Amino acid sequence: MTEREEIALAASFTPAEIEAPLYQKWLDAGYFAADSNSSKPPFTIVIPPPNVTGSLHIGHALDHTLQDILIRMKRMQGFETLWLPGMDHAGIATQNAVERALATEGKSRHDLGREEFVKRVWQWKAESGGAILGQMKRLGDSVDWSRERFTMDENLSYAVLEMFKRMYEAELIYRAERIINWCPRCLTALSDIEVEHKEIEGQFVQITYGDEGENQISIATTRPETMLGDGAVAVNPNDERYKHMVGKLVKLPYVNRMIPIIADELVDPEFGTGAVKVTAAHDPNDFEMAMRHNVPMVIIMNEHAVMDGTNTQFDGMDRFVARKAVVEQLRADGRIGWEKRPYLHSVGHCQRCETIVEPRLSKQWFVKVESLAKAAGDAVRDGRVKIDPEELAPRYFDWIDNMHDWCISRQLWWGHRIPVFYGPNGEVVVCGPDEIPPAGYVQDEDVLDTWFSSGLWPLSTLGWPAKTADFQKFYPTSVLATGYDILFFWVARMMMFGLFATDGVPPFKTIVLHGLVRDRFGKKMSKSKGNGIDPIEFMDKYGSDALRFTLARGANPGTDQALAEEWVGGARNFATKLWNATRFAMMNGANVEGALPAFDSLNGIDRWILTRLDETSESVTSLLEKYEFAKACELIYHFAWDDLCDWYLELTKSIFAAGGAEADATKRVLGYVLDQLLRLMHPVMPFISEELWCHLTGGETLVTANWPISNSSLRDESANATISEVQNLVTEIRRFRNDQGIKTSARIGARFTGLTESKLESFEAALRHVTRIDPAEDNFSAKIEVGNVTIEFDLSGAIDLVAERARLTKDLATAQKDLQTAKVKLDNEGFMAKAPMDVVQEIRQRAAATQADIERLTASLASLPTT
RNA sequence: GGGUGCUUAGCUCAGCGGUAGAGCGCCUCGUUUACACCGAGGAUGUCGGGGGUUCGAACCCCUCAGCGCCCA
Repeated sequence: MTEREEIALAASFTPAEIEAPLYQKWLDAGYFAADSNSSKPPFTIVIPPPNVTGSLHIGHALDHTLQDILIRMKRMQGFETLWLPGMDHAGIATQNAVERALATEGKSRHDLGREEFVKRVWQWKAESGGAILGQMKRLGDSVDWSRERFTMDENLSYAVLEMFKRMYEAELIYRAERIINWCPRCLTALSDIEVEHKEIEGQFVQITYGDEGENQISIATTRPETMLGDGAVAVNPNDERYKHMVGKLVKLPYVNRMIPIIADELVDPEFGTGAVKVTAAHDPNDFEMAMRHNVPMVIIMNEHAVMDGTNTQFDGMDRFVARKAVVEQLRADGRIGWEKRPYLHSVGHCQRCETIVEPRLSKQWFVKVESLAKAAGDAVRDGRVKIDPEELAPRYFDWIDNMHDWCISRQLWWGHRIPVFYGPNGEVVVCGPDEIPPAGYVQDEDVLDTWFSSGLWPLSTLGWPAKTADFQKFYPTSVLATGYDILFFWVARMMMFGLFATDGVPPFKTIVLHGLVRDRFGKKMSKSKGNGIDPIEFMDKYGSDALRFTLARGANPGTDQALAEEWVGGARNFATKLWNATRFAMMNGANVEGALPAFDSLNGIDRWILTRLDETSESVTSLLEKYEFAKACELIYHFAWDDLCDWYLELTKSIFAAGGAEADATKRVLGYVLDQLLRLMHPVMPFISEELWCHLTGGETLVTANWPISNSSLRDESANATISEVQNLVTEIRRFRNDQGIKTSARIGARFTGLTESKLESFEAALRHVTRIDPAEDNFSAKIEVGNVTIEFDLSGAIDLVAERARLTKDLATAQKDLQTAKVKLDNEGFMAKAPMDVVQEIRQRAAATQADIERLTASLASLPTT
C-alpha cells in the first residue's frame, strides 16, 4: 500500500461515520477547555441554559449553531474562548414531570413529603434529565464540558442566596399582598412572563345591581361569577349619566352587601355600560382602583379556583361552573340586560399547562424592578451593550421600561427555597449563604422563580460572588445569542442582576438576536398543526453539518427563517460536493508542502482563484463578525461550488494533464486554496471540514488552526476580469454546442482567432479542454464571435441553421433592448445634466458594447446560408 | 385598542436610488474516470394596488389593501 492510498478518502461521504469519532477526538484532546490563566484575549459566551426537562428542538439547533460559529471562529482567531454549557432546573416543568411519574405509582408529592420529593427530583434528573446535552454533542457544540453548570449546583445556589440577601438589604426585595397570576392547576404564583395572553370566545353580559325602588346600576362584565366578590362599582367622574349616583350605595345581589359607587378616571365611559364592577381580589386593574379608593378586597375562591366563602349557593362550584350558574340565576331574577356571546377577548393562560390564570390576591415576595430596569435600559441606551440587529432594540426598551414588579415566590418544592425565616412573633430574618437562622425560626415554604437563578447565569457560572480566576478572565461575557422571542426572559433579568451585582458591569457586550425557525411555508411550528421539525431526524438523515449549514444560511439578522427537508438535503449535497472536490484535488496532487510559489510567477487561473479566495475570506470574516451568518454562508457556498468546483477545477484539468512545473505550481495553489477554504468553513461545518483538512494537510486539527487572514499580495483584481472573459467564451461555446444539438461528450474541431489580441492566448488549452474542442484548420461551417475572439467550427457541414438563426435572433433582440434602455438615458437631457459622471460613462460604454454586438449579430445572421 | 414589521420568479428569501438576484422547484440534453447527493444549457417577475419626490424608484414619501408579530 502506498502512502497516498493510505490517506485516500473514501469514495463517498457518510456523515454518520465521521461525526461521532471526530467529536470524541476533540473532547479527548481538550480543545474546548478554556484556560483562565491564558494571556490571550477572552471571548466568552454562556449558553442560554435549556431546561433540564427539555430536548433539543430546532430552535436550539439554530441558536447553538450560531454560537458555535462565533466561538469556533474566535478560537481560530487566537482568542481564549469559553463557551459555557449547562441547564436550568425549570421549577414548574420539572416538578410536574416528577409528579406525573409519582402519579403512576398512585402517589402525590405530599405522600412523600418535601425532603423525599426533592430527592426524587434529583434522582429523576440523574436518570432522565439533560437529554439535550447528548444532543448538543451530536450538533458539534464546542462547549467546555469541564465547566458545565446547573442552576441547582451548590455554587450557583450560593450565588442565589447571596443575591437575595444583597437585594433584600438594598430594599429591592419585599414581601407584599398583591394581585398575582395564580395557576389553579400548578397551584403556584406565576410572573407576568409566564402568562400567555390568548384570544378566546367568552361572553360579555350586562347585570343590574340593586333592588327595585332602591339605587340601581348596570355594569357589564366578562366574568359574572366574580360579582360575588365585588367591593364597589366604578364610573367615570365626568359621566353625566352617573354623576348623581357617585357616593351612593347599591346592594350586591345574593351576597346582599351594600357597595359604594365610586368615581375613577380610568373608567372608560364608552365601554360596556360605562359602569364597571370592582373585584379587587380577582383582577389586577380593579386592585389598583381599590387601592386608590379604599375598596375592600374579598377573596371568593380557594387555591383550586373553586368558589369559596361567599356564603351563597355558588360555593363549591368551579369558577366556570359558577359563571354559568350565576348568569342563570341573574337571568331568572331579571337582572341580565343584554348578553354578547361569543365575545372575543384576551385571557391569560399558564404557559406551562395552559390553564386559565386566576388573578388572585396573595402575599408573595417581589423584586422591585424600577431602578434595576432603568439601569438595564440605560446600559443599552448609552451603548455599553449593543443589541444586534439594532432594529430590535425598541422591543427591549418597550419591555424593560414598562416592567412590573417581579413576583419571585413559587409555591413549589423544587427550586431554591426562599432564604427568609420567620420568628415566633412575626420577626423576619433573611439569611445569606453562610448564615444560620436563629433557633425556632421557620423558613418560608416557597421557592424562588427559576428565572431568579437563571438570571444570575453569567455571574454564577463563572464563580460569582467569589472573585474566581474564571470570573476575572471571562466576565463580562462577549455575546449573548438568543431568539428575539425570549429577549425578555433571559436578557432583561441577566442585565438587571449583572449590573446590580457588579456595580454596573453589564453581563455581556452584545446581544445577538435571531428569529424563529418556521416550517417550509413560513408558518409557525406547533403541535396542533403537526408541522414541527425534529433536528435529530435531520442530523440522522443528512448529517449535522448539513443541518448547521442550512440553519446558518437562513439566519438573516433578527428575522425568522423557513426550513424544509429539501433545504437540508441541499446542504448535504454541498458537503458531498466538497468531499468529492477534495478527493479529486488530492488525486491530482494538491498539497500544502513548502511555500506558495511567487504570486507573479503563477498563471492567470491560479492568480484568479487566489484572488477570489482572498476576497471571500475577507468578506466572510467581516460578515461573521457582524453576525451576518446567512450572507457569510452564501459567499462560502458560491466560492466553493461555483468558483472552485465549476471553474477552477475544470480549468486546471488541462494543466494537470500537461504536467511539468506549471502543474506543480497549480498543485500547490490548489492545496492552499482548499486548506484555506476548509478553515473558513469549519465554524459552520466543523465535521466534514476537519475530516477533509486532516486528510489534505496531515495536520492534527482545524479546531485550533489559524483563521485565514486576508493578504493583499495574493490578490490581482485584473485576474477576475480576465477569467470573466474566459468564462464568457466558454459559456457562449457551450450554448452554441447545445443549440446545435452537439452532445457534451462529443469532440468537435474549431479554430480560435483573436485570443492573442485579447491577451487570452495562455488559456487556449484550458478553453479547448473544458469545451471539448480539437484543433482544426479548415472545413468551417459555422462561427461565433465573443468580443474580439472568433471561434470557427468544423461541423462537417452539418449545421442546424434553424437553431443557429434562432439563437442569433434571440441575442440580437436582447442586445437591441439593452441598447434601447441605454439610449433612453443618454437622450434624456436631465440624465446627462444631473447624473454622476461615472454613471453616464458606464451607460455610454454599455451602449457602445451593445451597438457592437448588434452589428456583429446582424452580420452573422446575414451570412447564414438561406435554406 | 396601542405599537411594529412584512407583501420581489411556482415555494422560501436576499437586494433597499442607477440594465431584477439566490437556493429549491421546473424544461431540454447528458454516464466527458471528482461528484447523477452530478454536469451543461434554458424558461420564469409591469418587485401588492394607487399617487408623489427624482434625470432615474423594488429601493425615499403619502395612501389603500392583505398578512404577521409584540404589548394591552
